[in-house]
Amino acid sequence: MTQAQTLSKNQQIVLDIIEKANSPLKAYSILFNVQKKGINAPQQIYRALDKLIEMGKIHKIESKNAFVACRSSDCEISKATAFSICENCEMVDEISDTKLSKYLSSFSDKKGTKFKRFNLEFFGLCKKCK
Amino acid sequence: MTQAQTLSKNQQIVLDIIEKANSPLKAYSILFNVQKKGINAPQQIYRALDKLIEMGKIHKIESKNAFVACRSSDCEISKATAFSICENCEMVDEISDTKLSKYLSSFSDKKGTKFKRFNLEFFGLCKKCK
DNA sequence: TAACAAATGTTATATTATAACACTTTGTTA
DNA sequence: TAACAAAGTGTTATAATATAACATTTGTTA
Repeated sequence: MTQAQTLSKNQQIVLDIIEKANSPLKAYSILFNVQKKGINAPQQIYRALDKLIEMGKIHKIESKNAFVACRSSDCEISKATAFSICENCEMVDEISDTKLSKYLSSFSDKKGTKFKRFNLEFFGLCKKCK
Repeated sequence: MTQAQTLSKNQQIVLDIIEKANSPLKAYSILFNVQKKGINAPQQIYRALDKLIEMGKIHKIESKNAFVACRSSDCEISKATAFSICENCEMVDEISDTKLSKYLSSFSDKKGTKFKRFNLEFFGLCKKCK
C-alpha cells in the first residue's frame, strides 16, 4: 500500500509542464518555461526532476537527456521502463507490455545474476514519419 | 561481407585506450589520457568516438555518458545492445545473449511497429559488490 | 513547541558536447 | 599522375547539461 505522495510547489510546477507536453522535455527548456513562476535556477529544476523520478511520476529518456511523464502502471517506481523513440521527429512513447516487462524483469545473465532495474530504448520511425 | 575498416590515427588512439580500460571511459578522461599524444581538444575525441560508434567498435552507455569497447558479435553495428551495470562500482558488462537479442529485435509494439535498433541497460550489483 | 527532515533560493562552477573554419591527408577516377 | 572529392585534423570558441555548497524557510512529528 503506497502512500499517496503530495508534491511540493516546485515539484508540482515541473510535473504539470511535463504532463502537458506531448514530447520529452529538457531540463533547461522546463526552466525557461517556469521563470515567470519564480523559478530561476537549474538546481530547482533538477531537484524537482530527481524527486519526481524517485516517485515514479516521470522518467528520464537517457539517450536524449529529456524527461517524460509516466503513462504506465507496469513500471512501478521506474524499475522497469521501456520506450519507443522516433529517430525523425523525436516523439517518445512509453511501452507498456506485460509480457516484455515480465521477460526482462526475470532476465538473468549467464552467471545467473538478476537485476533490480532496467531501461530499454527502442529506435525507429513512428507512424507519422513512415 | 563487410569491408575491414582501417582506422585513422585519432580513431586508433581512442579505440586503444577504450579497449585497454576495464570500465567505461568518459570523453574528457580519454582526452586527458591522450594529451601526451598531441590530441588537445574535445572535438578530436568526440569525432573519433562518433566514427567508432558508427563502425560498431564501441558503444555508448547512455545512462553514464561513457564509452566501452564492443565485446560482442551479436550486436552488429550497434543495432542491438544490452549491458549490465553495477550500481555500486560502475562496472559495465556487455550482455551477449542470442535469445534476448532475437526476442528484442523482433519485438513490435501494440500498433505492430517494429524497430530498427534498441539499447537495453540493466542495473543491479555485480558479483564483487554483492 | 522544540527538533528534525525536506524543500527552497541562490551563486558559482563542473561536466558534457557541438559549431565553425582553415588546413591536410587519403582515396578515386579521368 | 593530375585533379578532385571525401575524410580526417587542429584549433578557438561556446552551447548545453548537471552538480556543489551554503544560507534560509517550510513542513512534520515527538
